[in-house]
Amino acid sequence: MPVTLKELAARANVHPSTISRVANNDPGLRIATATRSRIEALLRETGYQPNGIARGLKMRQTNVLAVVIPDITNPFFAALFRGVEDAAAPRGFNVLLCNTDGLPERQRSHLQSLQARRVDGVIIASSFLKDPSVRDLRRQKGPYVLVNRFSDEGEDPFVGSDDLLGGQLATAHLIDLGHTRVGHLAGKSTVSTGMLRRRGYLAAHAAAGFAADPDLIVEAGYTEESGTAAARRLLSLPDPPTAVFAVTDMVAIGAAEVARQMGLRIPEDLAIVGYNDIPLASRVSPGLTTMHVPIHEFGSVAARLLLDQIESDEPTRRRVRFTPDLIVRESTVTGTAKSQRSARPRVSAE
Amino acid sequence: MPVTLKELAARANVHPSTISRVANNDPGLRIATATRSRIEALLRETGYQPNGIARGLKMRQTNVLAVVIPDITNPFFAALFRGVEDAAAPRGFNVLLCNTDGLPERQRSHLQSLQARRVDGVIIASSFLKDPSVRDLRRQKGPYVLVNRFSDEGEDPFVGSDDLLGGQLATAHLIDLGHTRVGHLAGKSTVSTGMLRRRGYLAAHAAAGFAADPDLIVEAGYTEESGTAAARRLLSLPDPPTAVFAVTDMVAIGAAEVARQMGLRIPEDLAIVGYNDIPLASRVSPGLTTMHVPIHEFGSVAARLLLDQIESDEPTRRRVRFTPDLIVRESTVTGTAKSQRSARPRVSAE
DNA sequence: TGCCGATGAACAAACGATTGCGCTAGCCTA
DNA sequence: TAGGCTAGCGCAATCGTTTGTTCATCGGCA
Repeated sequence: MPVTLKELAARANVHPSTISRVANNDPGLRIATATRSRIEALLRETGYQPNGIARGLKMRQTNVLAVVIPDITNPFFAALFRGVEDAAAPRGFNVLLCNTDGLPERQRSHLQSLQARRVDGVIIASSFLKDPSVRDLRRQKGPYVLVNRFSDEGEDPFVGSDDLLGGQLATAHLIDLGHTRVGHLAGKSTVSTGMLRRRGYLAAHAAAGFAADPDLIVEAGYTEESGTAAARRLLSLPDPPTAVFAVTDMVAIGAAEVARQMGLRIPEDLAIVGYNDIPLASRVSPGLTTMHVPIHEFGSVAARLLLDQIESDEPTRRRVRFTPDLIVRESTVTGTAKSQRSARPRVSAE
Repeated sequence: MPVTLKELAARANVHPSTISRVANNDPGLRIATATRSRIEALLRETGYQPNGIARGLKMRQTNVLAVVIPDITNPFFAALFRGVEDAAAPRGFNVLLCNTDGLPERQRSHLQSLQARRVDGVIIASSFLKDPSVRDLRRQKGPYVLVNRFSDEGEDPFVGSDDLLGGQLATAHLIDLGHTRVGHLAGKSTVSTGMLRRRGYLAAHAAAGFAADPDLIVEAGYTEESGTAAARRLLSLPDPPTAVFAVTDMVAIGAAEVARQMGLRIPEDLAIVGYNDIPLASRVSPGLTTMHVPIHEFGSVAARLLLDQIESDEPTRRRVRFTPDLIVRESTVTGTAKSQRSARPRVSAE
């Protein structure tokens, strides 16, 4: 058992409160230099560390953040988490990680447990458009930030990308390349990213002056496996697409795998665009054309938003939306000119 | 602010302790059914959740585990973490994640902060062979488990693979293929995996009846970048190797990248073997031959070891070592026969 | 000498829960 | 009618900190 204030007090022949003030460097503290140095020596000697639990109880602050995501083995969320921790650690916060596997039930139970633990703030990257647990969060008015996906009317503090624009740019790229039958491996319509990127896909068609074939939109979810399944359906169509925009890189990679199995050449027989620009995107072969978003920053900005709320003790409604950039690789054009990524990321905040 | 026992007690006209007993379903509790149902109604109505901080203070248990790793964006550690959480969550534990980036200093400060927080147990996958912070851990005698890497004489509870054997099998595979100049992109000799896999590399040479060329061993660390740097040195040698055993898959992938850049064909000009069989290994092209280890199980077994210590309140010295299996893919042989992975993982425990 | 203002440190009340023990009625029995 | 048993709760200590307040002592000054 680590040493307590009371024990130290006994050894130094002073009251525990005195030790506490010395340890915390209480500014308005008047104390005899002899006593002070005696206590300081004792502190050093024992390596005293205040009991965080007791302190948390008294101070009503745990210095713990929580990150709720679908699955940390997805590189997107791993990078996101690093962003959070890199911003939180210097400010003295530790971070709890909760995986939901996309199950609302697990999200609910995690959030409940986090609330019981009295974590100081929660970052959620697994929210749905209509999400009861986000509503609970809103009511409890403990600090929280939504990342990547938003919920409902979008009145929550949020960090993410402009998914509508992103979907549009990705699709427009394919149309610009001459493709007239562009498929979409869509996200779930119950998730903001799925809904918006799909809407962007449609908008790009409208802008190009022709309608998208509804048969070419297949809901794929967000895992690689769901990507392969959906791609199989899409590519088995009587009149299959010559290009496809996938809602995420993982889905795109799954689709590429299926295309390969079906003997399709990429990009000659099938061009593919993903979304997020995860590290893996540049490493697969052929390199994956995708929409770049600053994943690590998603996390660090969200953490800062959260920490500012905690420190100022007033809720925020800030919404930060990054503008995604098209990165062209070999999955859409052969012998790629290097990426077209613009020099500096653009941000819009409200 | 969430509701407290005292408030509920006031509303139900009973003492807080009575509420507590009802909420906790105290077995030996004698209570009038009228009172009980009145309280239970109140509990449901308010959705009372005991304050975890206060409870933690009283019970001397936080129900929090911590995982300390170099970097969660490395797929190996992401899978490991999932193993931990999947085992911990059902038993009511949340998990803190701490990234050290391989810096002893950050590891120290993380462990210190975890100790102050009074987490119930720590899982470390970032330990060094001589590691002061592991020694601190040993002294404090709070429950902990080392994963993947062990430390010192290896007297700590541990879960990992038989790295000596793994290094030997990986290297023997290359020698069996006829390679006589086999390089090694080694881990740090300050880390158990680095030391043992290197020793296995040497043992395989000895078993084959010839000595390894010391020039062909280059220390590479554990990241992809360090892998590319080391591979560049190794492949620029006057008399470069025709095959290489890399200490991890990430390093192997870095090496493959370099080989490609240098115009070497894999496996014809350079055969490569990695270690760990991360998901990425089967997705890169050519597929990476590697030593399979049950990463997810590393995490879940470690968590179980930890939780058992916590619940039984007595330290363990158990050491679980899994036997690695060679998975042959295209990075060592062309037109690969499917993987040679044995049906069931083998384990040795002490 | 007597009073006042610093100075240095102790006191005690929280924070919110858990738990061994004690206390009060009511009923039964002798 | 007194004594005892038991059901049904309340009491209070405790976990380890933090922090506003009080208290004692001492020197200085009139």
